[in-house]
Amino acid sequence: MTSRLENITSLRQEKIQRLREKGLNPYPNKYTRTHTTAEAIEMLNTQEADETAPVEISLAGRITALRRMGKISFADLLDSTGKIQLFFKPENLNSLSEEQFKELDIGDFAGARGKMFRTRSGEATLQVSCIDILCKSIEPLPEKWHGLTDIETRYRQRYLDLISNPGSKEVFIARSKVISGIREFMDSKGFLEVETPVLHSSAGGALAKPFVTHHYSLDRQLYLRIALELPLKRLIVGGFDKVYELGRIFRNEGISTRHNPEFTMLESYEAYADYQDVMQMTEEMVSCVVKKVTGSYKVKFGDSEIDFTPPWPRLDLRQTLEEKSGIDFCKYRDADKLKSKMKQLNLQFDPNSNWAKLLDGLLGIYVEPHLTQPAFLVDYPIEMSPLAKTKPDDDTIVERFEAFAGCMEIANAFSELNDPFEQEKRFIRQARERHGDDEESAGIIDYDFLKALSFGMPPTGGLGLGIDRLVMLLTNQCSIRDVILFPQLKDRG
RNA sequence: GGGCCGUUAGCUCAGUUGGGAGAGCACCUGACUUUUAAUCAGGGUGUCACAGGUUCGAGACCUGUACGGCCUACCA
Repeated sequence: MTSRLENITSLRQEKIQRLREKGLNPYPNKYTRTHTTAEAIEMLNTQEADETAPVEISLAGRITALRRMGKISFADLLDSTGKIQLFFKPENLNSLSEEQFKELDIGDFAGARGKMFRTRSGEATLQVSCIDILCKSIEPLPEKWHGLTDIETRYRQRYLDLISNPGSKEVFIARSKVISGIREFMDSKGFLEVETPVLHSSAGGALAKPFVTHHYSLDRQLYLRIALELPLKRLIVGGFDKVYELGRIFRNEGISTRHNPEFTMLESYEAYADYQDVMQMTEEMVSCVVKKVTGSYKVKFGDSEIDFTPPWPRLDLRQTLEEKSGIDFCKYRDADKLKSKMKQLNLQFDPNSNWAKLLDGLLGIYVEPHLTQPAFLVDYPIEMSPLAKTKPDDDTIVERFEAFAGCMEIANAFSELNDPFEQEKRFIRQARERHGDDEESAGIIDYDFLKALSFGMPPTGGLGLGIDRLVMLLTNQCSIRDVILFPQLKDRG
């Protein structure tokens, strides 16, 4: 017994056969179009305003609807600029076109030549004199009214999602605009865009489980980068004063609505700047990009409206945490003290956590959920920040900020540590705290980076900004998978 | 890793108390010269995720498995 799908595809294959028998190629190499659908509609508007005679144009795209009604027919043609209606009248079509129109199906790509006019109901329409099948489709498209809603299929066959859900296309257009907006901003500030290796001999610049790979001819273990940080700072050592990279980074950790194993980061480094300068640049850049992409500083996100108008409040981390939780971390300066306080408050925590992790957990519970509106959390304890420079008047606090919006961390930045001895000490302490967990401590200490620092790196302000989360905020998507074209999914059996 | 939910036609979904596998779109046939979710008439194209079990009888109840979603945990 044949399934419906087999039925449809075999019917369409028969159509292909019939076209070939008539000497028509169902998969031609090229089609010359004169206009996009959007341009054609625009042209009709001016044609009507100026009362000029319609001219022949040609369009190309995918047929998304077919309304055959006796002798005349209508179709919708979709290209990347939008949809346009086609109108077919037998007396207008030559015989070759007629043959092809007979075999035309929803889903096919077609080129249509004709003149623009407006139908009785006022829709801009191409009166077709010549139709060419440009690619015969043999599988039926998803249902036209509800679109494709099966989440798994939307991710696994993103092309179907893009064809049948216009909102999905919008998200990725917005994503592209965010990236070009950031590039424009950074370029205009005199930053140089650079590319650094994805394959690292040691996975540094962040503390995350790396993906491990192997280079055969070098017979060496390599890691996919977990941050852009260390190579970029080497470039600051090398005398580039302002550099940035928009790059993919890889973390071998859990997958969730906010985490994908590969994601895109902007990292920038500016010599002679500190974290205050970076903070100012961050709010300027983000608000500028938001305005450029959405047309406004205010965006809707879930149930709330986020206002990116600068300046954003600077919230002292210690003070904010104390306000929200009643805990002054300076009074619980080691892991045991903090654990007993958390026990007292009936908070759950991993008993193996170090002090920094516990504090990070407290921020997640008490502070982050309140940061719907853009804000900077500033001045982190040194234990949480091994690559940041301490404040001039307090060697337990570093000059670091994280930017939040929509209750998500979107940026992390600091005055970069440039003292090679201090950096080495911090690396060692970090590696020691991680001992016992081989996967994570593997390749933490980047001696080559320490070597670079020992030649001298000027005072530098660095920034890391999560592009995917920013796009989530601007497109009102609550899952990172909806802003990544091909998100990582489990294997299918 | 834990909890909850889901898997029925190409797509979107319904299926009541355990008794004939259904609807809309898509598709096929026919009618129709300004439709636009075209309409009208006819046509059902299926491994009810998989494997067991209970039962005279299972899409439905039970057990297990696979896949997926959400939450949670993990996560610089």
